[in-house]
Amino acid sequence: MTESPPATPQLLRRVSAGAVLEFLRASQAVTVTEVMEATGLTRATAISVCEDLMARGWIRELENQRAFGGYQKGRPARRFELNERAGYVLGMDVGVSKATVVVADLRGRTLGRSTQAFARADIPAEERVAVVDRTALLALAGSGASPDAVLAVCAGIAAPVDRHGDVLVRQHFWELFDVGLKTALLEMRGWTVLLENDANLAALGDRWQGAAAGVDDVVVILASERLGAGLIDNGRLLHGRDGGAGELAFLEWVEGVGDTYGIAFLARNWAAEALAGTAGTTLRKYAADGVEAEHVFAAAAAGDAVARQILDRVAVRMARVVGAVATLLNPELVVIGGAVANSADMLLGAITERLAQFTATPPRVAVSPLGDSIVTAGAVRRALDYVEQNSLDLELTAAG
Amino acid sequence: MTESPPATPQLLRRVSAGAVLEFLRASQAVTVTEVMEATGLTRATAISVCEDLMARGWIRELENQRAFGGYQKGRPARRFELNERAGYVLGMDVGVSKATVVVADLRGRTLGRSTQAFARADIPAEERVAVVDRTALLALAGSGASPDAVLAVCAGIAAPVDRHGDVLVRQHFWELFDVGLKTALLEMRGWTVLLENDANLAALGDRWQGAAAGVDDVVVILASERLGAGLIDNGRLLHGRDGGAGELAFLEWVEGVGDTYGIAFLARNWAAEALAGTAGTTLRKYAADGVEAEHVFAAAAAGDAVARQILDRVAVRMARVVGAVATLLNPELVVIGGAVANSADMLLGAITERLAQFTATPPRVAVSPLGDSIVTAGAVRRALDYVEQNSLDLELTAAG
DNA sequence: GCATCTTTATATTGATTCTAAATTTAGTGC
DNA sequence: GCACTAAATTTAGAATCAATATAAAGATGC
Repeated sequence: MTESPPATPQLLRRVSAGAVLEFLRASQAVTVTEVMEATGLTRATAISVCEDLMARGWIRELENQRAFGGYQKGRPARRFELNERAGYVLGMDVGVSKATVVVADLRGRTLGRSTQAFARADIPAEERVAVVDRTALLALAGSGASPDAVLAVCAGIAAPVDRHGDVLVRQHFWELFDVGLKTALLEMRGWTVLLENDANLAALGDRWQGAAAGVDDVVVILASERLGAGLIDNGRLLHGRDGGAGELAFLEWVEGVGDTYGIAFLARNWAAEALAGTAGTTLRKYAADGVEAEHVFAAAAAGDAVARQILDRVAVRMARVVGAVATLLNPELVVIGGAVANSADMLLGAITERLAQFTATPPRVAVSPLGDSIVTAGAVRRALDYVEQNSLDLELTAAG
Repeated sequence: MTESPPATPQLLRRVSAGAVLEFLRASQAVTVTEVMEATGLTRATAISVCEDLMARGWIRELENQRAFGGYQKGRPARRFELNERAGYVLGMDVGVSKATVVVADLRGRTLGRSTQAFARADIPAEERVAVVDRTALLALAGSGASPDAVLAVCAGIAAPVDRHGDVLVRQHFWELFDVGLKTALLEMRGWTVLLENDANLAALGDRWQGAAAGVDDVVVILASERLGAGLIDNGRLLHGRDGGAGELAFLEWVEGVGDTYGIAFLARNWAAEALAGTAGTTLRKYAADGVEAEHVFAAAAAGDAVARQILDRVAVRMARVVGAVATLLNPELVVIGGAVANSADMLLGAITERLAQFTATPPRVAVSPLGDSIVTAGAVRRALDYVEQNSLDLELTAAG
């Protein structure tokens, strides 16, 4: 299937180098002996591969640091480590009203971050692209990284993106933006841009640094204003035919509502409904400016009965969604993430309790600790994945 | 992650041999020149690899058949082809009341088939295993294949099976059967047994030889008595944590019913309901012995209003299920399969029509042409996949 | 201070596998 | 029989890795 290059002897070097690099990525400073043990290569080969990788800029040699392992005898070992500044990746979260760009090194450590608002929600695609570009340059400048050293960019948007990174289901809003962003950043900066759905990135992000670390079968629900899910089975993201996998509208279709509202949205609206009535509630003091979701959470925490009732309704709704997804996909864990995640902690108990009503295979439920940086985290992870898979084909610019 | 063998020069031969074998599997008799073009190898290497494979029994050389390509000049080419009788695979469908075993050659051609009923539904696991074993030997005898030449066995059962082939969610019924079957067939016959959920196998089967041929994102619903789905995204089966992926009970949980009934079941039961009333219907003539699903289909085809109404209800229910799955997974195609598939053709139009009510991303809907051999087809496919992935590690017995 | 020990580094040799180019072989057509 | 053609075989050369032997670098002990 994959038009793999014919098995030439050079392929061996590639395989060896790939194995060594993978090991180096998972370790700190290592000796050649450790490389040998990890990869099964001979000392001679291991050294040769390390020197290759060093010449190409991916790894660097440390000054003799005997004390490292605590072992003191014998000839001191050379130590190699990943050159995490060999290049950088950008993780982007491009929303309707603003764009956030994170700069990370090859170990995924965040070096800089910048957020810029769009002037209006309906600015043309090219202007939107220009803002994103400017945000990226700002973030880079703040991290002392050269734009030339960017190896990959991943951008998350709130639209279906298929597994090749194309927006197929033509959404009016993102219609021109997707190709525009890709071509503009490639032409102007020489950057490879990977597009991906934001909920999918949330899933990658949380599996990387969040509640789902190390879990292979997990669903991450981005749950603030709208609901969207990133589905992971056996460690792989599901996309479906057009990138539409993870839509959660089925409940509403079944019930005849027709859209998918998130936790913050529901809390706010149901609070407004309650205030239209005569119920006595501490929420009334916010009525003038409009009740926000966080007010409802705060009031509930303080014991307000109406607020508690609202959160209960939200919990039931979430339990329904989680239950349906759990039945169909049988994940080990369902994570609730997004800006609302900090407050959503309060809902966990109620959701878990009710889950058994809606599925025979209830998963663990958790709230992501990543908050609203869950999407950029996933974008960084996705860009790193790309770099790691293509390291041996990428040329590093001298610039660090 | 995968503890790959260290990159020794022998690895190259493995890669080359794998590429050649893969090409041979997809072709009929081929010349070395064709192998060269397909794999990118040199003539010398291609010949060497072919002779290796021939010595190991996987391929055979044809007598000089110049006329093959219609080209007449030059030195006649040697021709090689897959030795499809180098070994055999067994595909099993083990149900509650009977077991079916199919024998296939390495091209997947069915050579023999046998079905044996279990004496009672509740016989102990070991007896059940013994019946399966006997069925397998019968099928083998009928195909002139030696039990020693069986390279892999795949058995489908109606219980969740995780991606490692284990039954984790302890179902009383299959509890002892799964390990029992594996160890018994390994010890008595030396066969490697892969266990898999029947709906998952249906998905593999239909994607191989059915309506979903070549479709990478597809859901196959086994829909006769109970509903169960095999989910495929990007050509890969989903299992979930414990093999529970593909359960369709969520609708019932939402609606508070609590189980997942298939097309035949619903048709039969709703017919019984109708007969309890006074409606005039041609179904009444079957009332004494109990109305079967096929009667309802026949009556509807003949114009009976009550029967049509029943099928309409069934269609709505199926549309709901298909719609929900389509929303969450966004497949290109949903296939309805199983014993009921022949009749289900009648429902296609009604389901498709109503689909838009239940999803914004309606997939194509089709009925599988494989009928009730959809599970064994998938089992054969799964066993072949195993053999193809492990060819170079398998020793062929001399026996053809 | 010097021999000894431990661990690492380097060099040599040999095996496997591939490519590339030259040569041989087995047919066809006149 | 002779030229032509395409395939097969042979030969030479390069890349890569394993295995072994040898050298180096430092610590330890007397």
